[in-house]
Amino acid sequence: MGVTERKERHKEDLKKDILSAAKELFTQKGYEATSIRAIAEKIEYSPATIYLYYKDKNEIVHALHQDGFRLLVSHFEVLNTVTNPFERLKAMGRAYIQFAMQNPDIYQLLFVMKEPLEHVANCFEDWHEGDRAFDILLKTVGECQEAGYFKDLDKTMLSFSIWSTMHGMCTLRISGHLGHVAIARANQLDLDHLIGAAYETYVATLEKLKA
Amino acid sequence: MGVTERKERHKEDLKKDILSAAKELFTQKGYEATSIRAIAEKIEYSPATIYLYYKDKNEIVHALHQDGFRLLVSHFEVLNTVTNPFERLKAMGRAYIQFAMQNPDIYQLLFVMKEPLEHVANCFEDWHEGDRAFDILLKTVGECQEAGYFKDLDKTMLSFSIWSTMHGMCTLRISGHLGHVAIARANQLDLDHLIGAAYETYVATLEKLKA
DNA sequence: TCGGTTTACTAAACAGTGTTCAGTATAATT
DNA sequence: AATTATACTGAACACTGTTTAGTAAACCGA
Repeated sequence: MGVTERKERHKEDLKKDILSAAKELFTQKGYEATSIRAIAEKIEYSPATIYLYYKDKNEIVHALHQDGFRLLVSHFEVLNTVTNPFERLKAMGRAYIQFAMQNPDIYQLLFVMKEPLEHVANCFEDWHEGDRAFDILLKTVGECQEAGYFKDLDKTMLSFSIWSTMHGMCTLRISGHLGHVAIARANQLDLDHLIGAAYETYVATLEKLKA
Repeated sequence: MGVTERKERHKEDLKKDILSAAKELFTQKGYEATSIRAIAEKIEYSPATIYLYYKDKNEIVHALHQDGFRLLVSHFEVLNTVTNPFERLKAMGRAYIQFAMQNPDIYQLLFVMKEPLEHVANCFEDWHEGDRAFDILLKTVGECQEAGYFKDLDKTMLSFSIWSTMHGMCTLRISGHLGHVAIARANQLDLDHLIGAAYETYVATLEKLKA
């Protein structure tokens, strides 16, 4: 009796449909502006149906959260081909910024919003992907130290510092705060180029930390 | 006729009362959780009355926005007594972090939320205080360069980079994302101390950039 | 094939949000 | 005293996330 199987498959499809509809609306209109009713209308079901597949709105954003991390980590993993650790570190920074610029709403989902994080806190498990991403950074910084960079600096603290710089650039750009200060200051209308220039300046400071 | 004057004064008082009620609720519960109805109840007026004094909720957060910036700039201005520019830069960083840790909701109001920024965009004017804060950083970085630091680096780009690092640390701390990664990694339960340690590591990298 | 049970879904409601508007007392002016 | 302006509000509108009671349809043992 393949009937129950087919139904099971249909249910999983619907669960995925909800997610992709949510993702589309979310990246279009942002989290706050995406309502359960709008998601329901997109998949042509009643709003109440969504609650048969997801506990609440947070569980939906949490599911997207995991997808987003997998995407980010996949951006990092291609860089394993770069053998020089400092070159790899530089490439990781660029990949991070590129990811944030190309998926600003997903970026905010991963690193700005508190809601999916609170959901994780209740689960105890999860957030593994996020840890993996930080581990990759940590490992790369360690390899840089073996290559003579960042002497006498704590690996973990420096990794936090580097992550903070990347995160700060991305969020200031996405939130629009960079634009307000930049327009008057830099003769740079394209903010993405401005970010790139600021990043290169930061890389230049790191480059000078070779023993 | 002092009657109209007294009434005018009363109106301005009420406008300030709305603001302080909003500020209190906002710093207690955060932006989203603070409703116009709650503000109205606190000042013992009808919700509709608030709209006689402020166009909408954004105008209220914008008013708090200005207050917040004045507070931050005042934290910076005491540091004018520090003559050594690099010492002053270091103190500014500490003051920035301290401000963010002590007033996390105001910090988010100033540098994370989009809403007050959009209100500024329509005003064309304003955001002066924010510019002033960045100018102070810019000036200090310039003086550091005159003292032999940060040779061959663009002053504006380096200032963006430094601001990003500070902002990144503060937002990762406030949003709770730092905590998730830190708990497993660093044997540091007190996240504010962790931020301090990460900041000192960052300062150490800057310190090495002296010609 | 009938009758009972399970499944998948939904309409309607609840409590909350920001915001608007017609209406009402009170105060000021003519 | 009549009129106008001021300050304020109750009630509504259109939303939001979420819950619950109820309904068709499919399934299944007799």
